[in-house]
Amino acid sequence: MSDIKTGINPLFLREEELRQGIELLFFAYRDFTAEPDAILGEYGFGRAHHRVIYFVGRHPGITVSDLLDILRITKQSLSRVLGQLVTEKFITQRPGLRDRRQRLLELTEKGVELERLLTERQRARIARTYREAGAEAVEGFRKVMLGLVDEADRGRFPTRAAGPRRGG
Amino acid sequence: MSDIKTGINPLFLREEELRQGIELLFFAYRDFTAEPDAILGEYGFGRAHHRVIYFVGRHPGITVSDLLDILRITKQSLSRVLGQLVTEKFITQRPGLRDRRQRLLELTEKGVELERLLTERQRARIARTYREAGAEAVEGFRKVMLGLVDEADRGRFPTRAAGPRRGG
DNA sequence: GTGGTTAAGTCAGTCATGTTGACATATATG
DNA sequence: CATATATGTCAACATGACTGACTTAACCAC
Repeated sequence: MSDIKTGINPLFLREEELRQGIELLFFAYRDFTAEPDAILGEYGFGRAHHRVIYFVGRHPGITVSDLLDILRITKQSLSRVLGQLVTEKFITQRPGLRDRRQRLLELTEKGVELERLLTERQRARIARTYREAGAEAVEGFRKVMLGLVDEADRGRFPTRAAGPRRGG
Repeated sequence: MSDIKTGINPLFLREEELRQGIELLFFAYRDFTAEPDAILGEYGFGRAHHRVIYFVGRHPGITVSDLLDILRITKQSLSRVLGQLVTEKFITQRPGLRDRRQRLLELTEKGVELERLLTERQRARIARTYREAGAEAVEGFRKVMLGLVDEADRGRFPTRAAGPRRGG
C-alpha cells in the first residue's frame, strides 16, 4: 500500500518478475531446441538422439551409467535411441579397460559430423546472444542458470576463474 | 598461438564457453521441470497440462489461437489436454464477446489452486536463485535469456523500466 | 571358487504428447 | 451469398518416456 502513487505493488512486482523468469525458461528452451529438432527429423531422429549424441561427443568414452545419470531417463528409454545410433554407425561401443562390463561410448566420424551440424545452430544462437548481451550479462546468466540446476550437478560446470578471460 | 604459455587456446575457451551455455540450458530445464512433473503425475496429467494451465492462468480469457501460438503445437495436440482440463473442471470456456467463434479460456477456482501448487515450486526455485545471485546477475540472466528467444516473441517480455506495455 | 553385486541389455506392455490429414460447425466479413 | 476464420473432431501414427521382469557377463568379497 505504500505504492499508491505509482500504482505498483512491490509484491506484484516480485510475482511478475518470477513469472517472467519461468516464461523466459519456457520460451528460450522452446526456441533453442526448435532448429536442431527440424534437422533431426530429416534423419528420422528425435530430440532424444540429439541429447545422446551431444553428451557422448562431449564426454568421449562415457559409460552408459554416466549417460543415464545425465539424462535422467531409464535404461530402456536410452536403449532404443542408443541402439539406433549404434546400428546406424553414429556411435561405437567398446568394452572398458578396467571394467569390461562397461560399454564405453564414442562418436564415429559420422557421429561427429551430425553432432556438429546439430549443435552448430545452438552454438551460433548462444554466441550471437552472448555477443549482444556483453560479458557482464553472460556472467550473470551463468550464475543464475547454475543456481537453477540441482546442487548435485553443479560440479559439471567448473569455473574458469583463474585463467585469462578472453585472450582473442 | 598466443596462449602457449598458459596452454589455453582462446578458440577452445570460446567453444567450451558455448558448450557450457548449451548444457546450462539442458540441466536447468531438466531440473526446473522435474518437480512439477512429479506432482502432475498424481493428477494423471503431464507437462503439457501444466503449460496450458500456466498460460491460461497467466492470460485469463486467452483464445485457443493465442495459446497455440505460445505453445507451438497443433490444435489436435492441444485439444486433448485442454479437453481433459475442461472436462475435469480446471478450465472453463466462454464465447468471445466481439467474436463469438472464440472460446475464451479461464482457470476455475480448482484450476487456480493447481496452477499455484505446480508453479509454486518453480517460483520458489527462481526466487531462491535470484536472491543468491543478486540483482545484477538477474539482469544479465534476463538479458541473455531474452536474446535466446525468437525475436517475434520478445515483446512478451516488457521491460518494467519503460512503463506498462500491455494494458492487461 | 562360490555367491552376491553391478553394468548393461532385452522383452513386453503402457502412457503422454507430439504429428498429418481430412472433415465439420459456427461465425465473421467482404 | 461466398469465402475465410476460429474451433473442434476423428483417425492413424511416431516418439520418447515409463514399469516390471528377466538375462548375461563381469567384478568382488569371503
